[in-house]
Parts: sequence; structure tokens; C-alpha cells
Amino acid sequence: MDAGIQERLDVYIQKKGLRRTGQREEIVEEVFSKDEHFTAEELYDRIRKTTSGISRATVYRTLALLVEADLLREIDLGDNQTTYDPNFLDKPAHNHLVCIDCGKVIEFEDSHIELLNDCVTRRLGFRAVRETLKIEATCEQLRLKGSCPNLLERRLSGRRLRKKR
Amino acid sequence: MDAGIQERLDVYIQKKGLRRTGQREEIVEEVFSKDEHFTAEELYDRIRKTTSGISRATVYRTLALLVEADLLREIDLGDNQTTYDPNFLDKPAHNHLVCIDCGKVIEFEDSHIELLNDCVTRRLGFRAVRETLKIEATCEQLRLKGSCPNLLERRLSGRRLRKKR
DNA sequence: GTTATTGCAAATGATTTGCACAAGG
DNA sequence: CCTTGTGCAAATCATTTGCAATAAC
Repeated sequence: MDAGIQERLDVYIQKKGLRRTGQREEIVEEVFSKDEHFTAEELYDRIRKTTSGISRATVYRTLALLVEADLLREIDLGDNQTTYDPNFLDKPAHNHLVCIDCGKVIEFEDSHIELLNDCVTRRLGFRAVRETLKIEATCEQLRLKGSCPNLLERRLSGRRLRKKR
Repeated sequence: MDAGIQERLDVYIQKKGLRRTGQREEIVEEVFSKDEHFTAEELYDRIRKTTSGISRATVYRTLALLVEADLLREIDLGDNQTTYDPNFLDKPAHNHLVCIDCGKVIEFEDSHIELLNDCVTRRLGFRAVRETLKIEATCEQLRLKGSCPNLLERRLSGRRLRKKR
């Protein structure tokens, strides 16, 4: 994990008159330990495996804080729960491609896309603050050989499967 | 409303062995009577003002049916409820710009955006099925004179205000 | 010492679902 | 008739919140 993240959160915390706590440090540690997307519940589970154990409420509240501090981004994968993406610090303008066949999410950057979007936005009389592009697509490679094993259930439900608590 | 929509739903209904009902006709009528975005609850309220009255469950189920039949699209405006957009039949590839100042949603089409997205998608080895671009932006016109009246509350909550039932 | 933070459990709000009755085909 | 659709109320599920106990600063 980028060692600078705790510090960047500190700056925000100072500015707002908030407090640095063990729970916040630990959550930041866990959030940025991988480049994987996750939901609040998934993160809560990951943290529960730890000796310490942090309450669900604190997990939710800290995620909101990180989003507010612009260290973490919420993305919408269409499954009725907020997914968090820790990779915007490294790639501030990346986009998401979701494979309809297997549900895999691929991140990609393309400067032309941002340029064009900004240009169109300006033409409309606005200044773009945040752009969210999600492309849902089928895999060409698999198109001929059939498709991913989890295709069926996903196609049926139309969305990512939910988990029980 | 485009008179062809009931017929297009009929085709889908036939194909799936489903049934044409008064409730479905009425909901389709209401959904496509304006080009406004709406939530399930908002639509339910609109319909409740009608003499007939249709149950909330039926409204939700019929919206899901319309989405399945590809006559209606779900969009995410970031307020934790599904918003429905009835305008994709007329403008199959439009995008949304959300004004951070006042929350207004502006629809726009730009063929270059779709071309570029498709191109990038192909380069990644996929075939785009659906593209969703949301641009959050500030209004340049208002930037100097101040901002919209509802700016403050929206900025504070960070999302569109919710309504109670 | 204040004031922010945490944990817990209860509350909320959108959406879904089980079931008995109604109604298409 | 035989299924699918509807309405109702209860259930779900992610997320939020009130409040008393704790912990930063």
C-alpha cells in the first residue's frame, strides 16, 4: 500500500477537526491493501477475520469518510449495493468494463475518452468534475466457444448475486 | 406517447407466454406519457392519483418487465434508488450530465463518444452491449454569479434528497 | 475536560416475496 | 380450466442512526 494514504487522510482529518483513531487506521490499511473492488459488507468480513474486530457501523462511517476525503470512490456495478474502488489514487480517470458473460470487471484508461467527454461537457456550458463510464460488454473470445460457467445464473438474475449476512 | 410501445410490449409478452393486463397497459401509458425520469415510488404516486389504483408491487414488477423487454432503462443518479429513463427508445445512445449545483439532469447525444467507446471496447477484446456515461459537472454560467438556490443542501448531503412515503 | 468516535441494536427505506384470490387465453 | 398476474402485508437487505460508553486531543 502507498504509505502516503494514512498521511493524506490525516491532512483531511486535521482540516475538519476530526480525530485519528485506531479503527480508521486499520480500515485504511485494509482498504488499500489490495487493488480489488469491494462492498462495505465484504470489507467488514475481511476486517472481522482480524483479531481486533471493528463494528459494522464504523466500517460504513469510515468508508463514507474516505469517499468524502476523495481517497476512495463509489462505483455502481448494478447490483444494488455500493461498490468501492480504491484505485482512483493511482489511476484518477479510469473507467470500467463489465463482462456480461462472467461478471468480471476490467479497469481501463483512455485519455481520448476523457478529452472528448470534457470537450462535450464544455460545449454544454459545464465544467466536468467527475466522469463515470461503465461499458457492459460480451467477450469476443468466448463468443464462439460458448461462454463462462457463471454465465447462466447471472443472465437469469440480470445482476451480480447477493450474499447473505 | 409513441403508439407503438404497447405493441412492442405485446410482442415481448407473446414471445414469453405472458399476459396482457389492464394494469400493464396503464403503467406503460403513464411511463411513456412524459419524457421525465422517475423512480418506482414516484410512478406509483402518479398512478395512485388515477381512479384505478394499482398496487406498489405491480408497479415494481411491471417496471422490471419493461426493463427486461428493453423498452425502459434503469439509470443511477447516485441517490440510492433506481431511476427509470423512458427516453432510450427515441435516443438509444444518449448520456447524462448531472449538474452538481442544482441537481438538474441533462440528456445529450454525441456520436463521437459512442464511436470512441466502441473502439476502445473492441481493442480490449469485447463487444459493447450497453454504455453508461454519467458526467457530474458544475455550471459555468453560475460559477461567477454564485449558484443555484438548492446548492447548499445538495452539497451537504452529497446526493439527491430522499422523499418519505 | 470537551468533543468526536465507537459499538450496539433498533430504525429506515427501497425493493422483493409468499400466498390467496382474480383474471387472461 | 390452467396458469400467470395482482394485491396485500410481511420479509429482506443494505445502510443509517440514536444513544450510552470510550477515547482523542
